[in-house]
Amino acid sequence: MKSNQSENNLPEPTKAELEILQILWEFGPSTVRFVNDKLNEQKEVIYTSTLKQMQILTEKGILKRDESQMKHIYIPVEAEEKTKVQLLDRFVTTLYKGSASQLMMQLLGNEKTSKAEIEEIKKLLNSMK
Amino acid sequence: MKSNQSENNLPEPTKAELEILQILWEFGPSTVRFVNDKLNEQKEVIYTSTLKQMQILTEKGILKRDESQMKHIYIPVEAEEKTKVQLLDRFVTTLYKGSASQLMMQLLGNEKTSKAEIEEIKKLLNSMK
DNA sequence: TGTTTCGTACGAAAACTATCGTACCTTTGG
DNA sequence: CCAAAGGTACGATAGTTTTCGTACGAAACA
Repeated sequence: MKSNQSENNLPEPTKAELEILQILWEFGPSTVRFVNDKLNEQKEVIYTSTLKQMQILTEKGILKRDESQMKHIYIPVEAEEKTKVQLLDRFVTTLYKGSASQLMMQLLGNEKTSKAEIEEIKKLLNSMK
Repeated sequence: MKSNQSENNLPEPTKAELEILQILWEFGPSTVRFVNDKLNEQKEVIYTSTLKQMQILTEKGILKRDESQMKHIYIPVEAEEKTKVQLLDRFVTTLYKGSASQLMMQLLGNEKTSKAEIEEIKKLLNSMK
């Protein structure tokens, strides 16, 4: 078996799992069919593959589901924010030794971060003080 | 759109690969022996496992090596900054649809980001305008 | 009612990642 | 010269993640 994180931390979702989570976050609780259709807008996936993934996510405790209907409805256990914060935290720790400001610097230096984004960030910060 | 990184993008390093990369970033070009010793300060790893990983990293084009000596010297192909920027970019794209300011908000809201860090970030931003 | 359609369950193959043992070569020192 | 120490190469195994085929039940409908 595996190191099941006892306290608060759910196991890190894998890449494929994240794709599914994002759809559920965006559109709310959904059926496998719906999620699979959305996935197929990006790339071809076979229905039962998606189904299996969502079943695994449920086993892992990342999703729960309403089985009261034939078409099960899947729901993320944790809110989008919480999960993202966890992932972000792990990311900062791993790549930046926990230094958020270091990460920031890269974000600001990154050409892909637009002027508008930078303005947005400044506003944000000023509103905080 | 399945951006297979034919141009500039190297394949995403795996977790174990990242650990090795970080040692090379920190200490500069190194032998397998050196990297393995560093790794073993954190956890037990057998020499040939590290060797294999570094060989794989080389195959993938993430590392290159100087074979002119018996003890090969491994060197990251891309600079630390560049690789991190790539990873960060991917992270922002995947989780925040490319919105750096959204990521920022979470960073600032995260209790693990200390007051000092936040001050640091503010200074940074002000010095930019 | 029977057949087609749409759903879930589940095992197993396929693909990737990580670990390790063994073979074999080179250098070093007695 | 020989053995020990320390290198690389590489195949095999283990572990995980992802994909997919098949079985089978429920609903829809001709």
